[in-house]
Amino acid sequence: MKLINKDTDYAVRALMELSSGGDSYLSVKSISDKQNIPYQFLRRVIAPLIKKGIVKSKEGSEGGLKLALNPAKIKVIDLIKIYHKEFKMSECMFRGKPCCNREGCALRREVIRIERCVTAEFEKMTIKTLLQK
Amino acid sequence: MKLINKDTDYAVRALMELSSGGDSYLSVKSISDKQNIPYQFLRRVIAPLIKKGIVKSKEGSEGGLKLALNPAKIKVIDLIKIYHKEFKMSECMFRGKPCCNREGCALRREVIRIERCVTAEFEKMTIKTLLQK
DNA sequence: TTAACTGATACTAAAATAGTATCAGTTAAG
DNA sequence: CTTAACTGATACTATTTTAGTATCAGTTAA
Ligand code: FES
Ligand code: FES
Repeated sequence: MKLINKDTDYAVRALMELSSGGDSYLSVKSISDKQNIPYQFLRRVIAPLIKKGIVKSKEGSEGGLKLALNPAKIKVIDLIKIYHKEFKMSECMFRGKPCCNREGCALRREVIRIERCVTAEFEKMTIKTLLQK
Repeated sequence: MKLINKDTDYAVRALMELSSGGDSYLSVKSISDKQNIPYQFLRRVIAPLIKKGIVKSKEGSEGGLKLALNPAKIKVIDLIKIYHKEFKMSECMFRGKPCCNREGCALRREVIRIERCVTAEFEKMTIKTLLQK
């Protein structure tokens, strides 16, 4: 019943690191060293953040990354959505097909309710709120 | 971010079926037919329920299953724990080893908080409450 | 005796997860 | 104008989890 996978974990940690980096560019290498994250893995994790406009990158020597958004604008829910293809808990998908029991499934109704609560929590959670604690 | 896997799904549906079966024994075959659950899969799912004393079985012809407990005593949280080896969301285990970042991880603290809430919900949820809705 | 059952495993296939490797292009500095 | 330090983009592998199947043995009622 894992809510967070390594991709999300590493992304959050990298973004927290970038938040403390001010306006200068930090290389992926330096982040991976500081946070003990496998370098190639971290590069792959960061790629979608650049595409989505959460992180800005500068190529070449002396290049690197910096935040494109204020840490208060970077929601954990958005990160989770990036790294879990099937995000919703209540879709009840198995092998790409929806569970045959969906209409009228009592368990599903309850899972939907719980999901709304969990989603709301991750919606409130940002890189900024994580840094504050 | 799936909370419920097929094992738990099938177990809940089978237990709901058994609840409506009164005091007579229902065969796994009849449950699998009614609920559209693969027969062999269902047998494997039910095995631990028998061992844990949630379901009573009778061998031989005319044998089958019936509930060993009142539906109000069968908590969904217990079922989830049976079928997810690593139940806790916040343990942050990867490949059997705990995440190296656990002490002081801001994200983990928050996941622990959310987990408590989700667990409490599944604690309240029983076969009886599911049947009522 | 036999058909309808459960008990217990062992097996397979597909997907998700975690991690690695490689080749290409860009840029700043010497 | 070359080279070292970077990012961009994929393609690959290994492990674990999830879903589902197959099989053999034992039990019981008719
Ligand atoms: S809809 Fe799939 S378990 Fe209920
Ligand atoms: S402890 Fe593993 S992500 Fe925080």
